[in-house]
Amino acid sequence: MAQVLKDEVRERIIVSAKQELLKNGYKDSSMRSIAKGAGVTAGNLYRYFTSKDELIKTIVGDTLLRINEFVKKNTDDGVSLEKDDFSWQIQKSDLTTIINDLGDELVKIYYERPEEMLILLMHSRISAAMDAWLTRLIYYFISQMIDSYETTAIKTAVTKSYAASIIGGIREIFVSDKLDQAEMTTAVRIYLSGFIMMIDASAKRK
Amino acid sequence: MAQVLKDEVRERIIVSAKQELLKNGYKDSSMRSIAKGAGVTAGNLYRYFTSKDELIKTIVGDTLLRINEFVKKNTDDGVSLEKDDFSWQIQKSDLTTIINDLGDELVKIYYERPEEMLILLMHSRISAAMDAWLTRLIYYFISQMIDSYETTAIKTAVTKSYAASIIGGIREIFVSDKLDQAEMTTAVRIYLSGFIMMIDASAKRK
Amino acid sequence: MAQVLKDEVRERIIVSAKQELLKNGYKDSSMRSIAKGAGVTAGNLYRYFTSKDELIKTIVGDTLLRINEFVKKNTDDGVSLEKDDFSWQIQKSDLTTIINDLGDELVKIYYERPEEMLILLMHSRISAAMDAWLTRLIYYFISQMIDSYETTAIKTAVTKSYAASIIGGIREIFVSDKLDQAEMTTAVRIYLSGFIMMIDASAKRK
Amino acid sequence: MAQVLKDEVRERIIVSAKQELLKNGYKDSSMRSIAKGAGVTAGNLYRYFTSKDELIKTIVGDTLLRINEFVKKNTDDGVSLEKDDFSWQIQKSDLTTIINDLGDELVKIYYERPEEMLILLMHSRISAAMDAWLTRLIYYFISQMIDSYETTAIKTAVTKSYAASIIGGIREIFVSDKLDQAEMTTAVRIYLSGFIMMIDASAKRK
DNA sequence: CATGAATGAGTTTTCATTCAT
DNA sequence: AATGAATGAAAACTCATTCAT
Repeated sequence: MAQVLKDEVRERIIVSAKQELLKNGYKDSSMRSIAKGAGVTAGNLYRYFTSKDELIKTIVGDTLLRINEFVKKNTDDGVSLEKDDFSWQIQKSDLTTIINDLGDELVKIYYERPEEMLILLMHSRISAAMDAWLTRLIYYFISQMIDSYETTAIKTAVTKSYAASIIGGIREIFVSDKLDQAEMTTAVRIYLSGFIMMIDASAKRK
Repeated sequence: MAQVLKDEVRERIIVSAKQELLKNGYKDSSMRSIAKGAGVTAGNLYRYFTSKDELIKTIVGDTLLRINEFVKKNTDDGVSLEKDDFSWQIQKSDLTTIINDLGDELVKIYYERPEEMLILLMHSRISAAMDAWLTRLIYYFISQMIDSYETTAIKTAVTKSYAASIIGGIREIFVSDKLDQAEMTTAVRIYLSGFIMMIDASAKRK
Repeated sequence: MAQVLKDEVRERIIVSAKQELLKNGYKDSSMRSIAKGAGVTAGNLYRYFTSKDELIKTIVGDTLLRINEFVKKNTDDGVSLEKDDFSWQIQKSDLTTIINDLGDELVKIYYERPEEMLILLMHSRISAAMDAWLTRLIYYFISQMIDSYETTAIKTAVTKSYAASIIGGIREIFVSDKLDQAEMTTAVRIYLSGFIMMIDASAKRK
Repeated sequence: MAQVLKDEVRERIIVSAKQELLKNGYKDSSMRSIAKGAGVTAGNLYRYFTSKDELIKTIVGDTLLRINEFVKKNTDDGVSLEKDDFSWQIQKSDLTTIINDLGDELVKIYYERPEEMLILLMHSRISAAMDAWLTRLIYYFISQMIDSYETTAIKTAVTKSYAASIIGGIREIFVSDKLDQAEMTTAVRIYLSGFIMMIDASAKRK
């Protein structure tokens, strides 16, 4: 029984937790119902995950790491989840490439671990750090491209706004379950290229 | 006086609930603390609102109505909150005007009822119906402009994605408390005009 | 119902808690059983005391304060529960008076609030601070009187030992429920005077 | 080998349990962590000890026996753990010798099995019977020496009080880990001789 | 002899809601 | 119209103990 069963149960718990999280979100997913969904007693669940938090982090952790690694690699270690300030300078000409690569990578990750990715994107409160980081990262990408706006406040607001948009939009694409991987890649590319144009146009305004 | 008093208390409850909701979200806002913030007992609160759900719907309802009315007016009653299918045809040439008007209107509503608007946008789970509707509405606007994509699935996905983006982005602008109304109007216009260009460009792709 | 009942219930909870604590100690006293003993639901108990800790502190708090005040008054504010180091110098000749006064006061407090006092003395873990403080205080008293021992280590050990003894012994006197207040006062005096002699004798050794 | 292995494991469990008990006390020592500390699974632990209670009694049992044997030997079998009433008469002149011998013996036992002794003294709740017995024993020693007090109640109370003091005090000496065996013997002697004087003086009062 | 998975009753605490007054 | 006491079900988590293997 020992080893095999354990892994199986662990897997069942994770599967059940994913379902719960996707359906109800963090706060409305109870350890009891997750356990029940996994055919396990609540007490036993704690043999596998020592807390609700750990369970969620386990589910989402690898995916988070993957994203972080990609970002690090593509920014010469100038940008990362662990750092608070980014030392990386991007060339205007590289933006399209990088953003497209990011899009491709995200789709790839999504296709490997769709639920994890969605949980990550939907319940961003789960790891507020990652949320802040992603926003800041995209914010960084975007702010490089914009030099003139009516006021700094406006610039900041619009830039942040685009950043939030992008995350929300990508999530939305992932949610649409009718796309195969190739289509999804295309959709994300179209979506992101739109943003590049938009930012470009915005930058040239006034 | 009885009536007057009642209305005043009702108002205080709503004010308190708004604060709580904005600060803590739905699940973490307790009826007790809402009541306390209103200088009312929890028991008494239930004389004004029969449940937590009703309270939230009350708060957000008017704003929802306002948006709906604007939309109806600007689509010759072809689009509305109540209908499931939209019978309205928009001309490509009108899109800029309409979207800009929508942006202006949203800012106006936001400035009249900032909390309600933010609650509406942030805690969309509160009334999933309204969420779906707003998405569908913008989706409708956008999908009018796009005629060719690799596949219908892609078209649907990207369009939905833009719709979600727009909501997310506008929310983000509203959240930045450093803008006065004029600046906010500008920011939203810039933001939305970016989207028009984006959609336009996307439509011409392939 | 309002005010009267509330106070009565509160009282019932405290009474029940005292019984539980005296019988089972802190760890084995459950909020459930305390509530049950008070004829109250566990949920309702939390309307009166926001946590197990607060409940215990409420029970024991006043008594703790009383002791602290007495000590402060009798040491010219040189010794107190709040301070970590004592700035107070005691005269050898005053020791008897002070220790006797302390004994009298403790008996007085015990007779006002016997359960609280016992809970304080028996379950010292409840307020480890107070435990450390009392030990330190008595330790301070005693160490003033002893100047020569084989080694410092021995001196320290024996002094601490006396301090612990005194607390344990007084507790034991309090526990014997057959004494009236006058008898108890006498018993404590006899007990404490024994210690004074003992310390004196110990100090003169070698 | 089977037997050997078993004994070794048994020993490891006991060692681990001792550590836990000394650090955390009875209630906060979990069977799981005791097992873990012994490099054993919780399940297997139950093959060696059928319950938490039995485990603790096993740990403390030998030491208890040792004390009992010493006491029996020194009281001509008049006092023992098993008896409820003591038939032994002690001569005033022998008290010093006996108490000193008791002190020496306790130190000796402590140095042979320090943890067991401390557990015995600290967590007296573990075996309330032994607690009562030790108190009664010392109580017996002491009560022999005291013939006149205000009332019998006072006499009983003070005597019990001294008994409890002695146990508490000796525990305190044992806890101070800075003493070697010789020093500890001295400390205990000083401590106990103080008590003899005290009791003597008390006896002469009034 | 040993494992470690599983249980079940326990713990403290929170909260929407009801109800007697 | 209002109070505030009370409920009951739920939450996360712990732990002694059992049992199939």
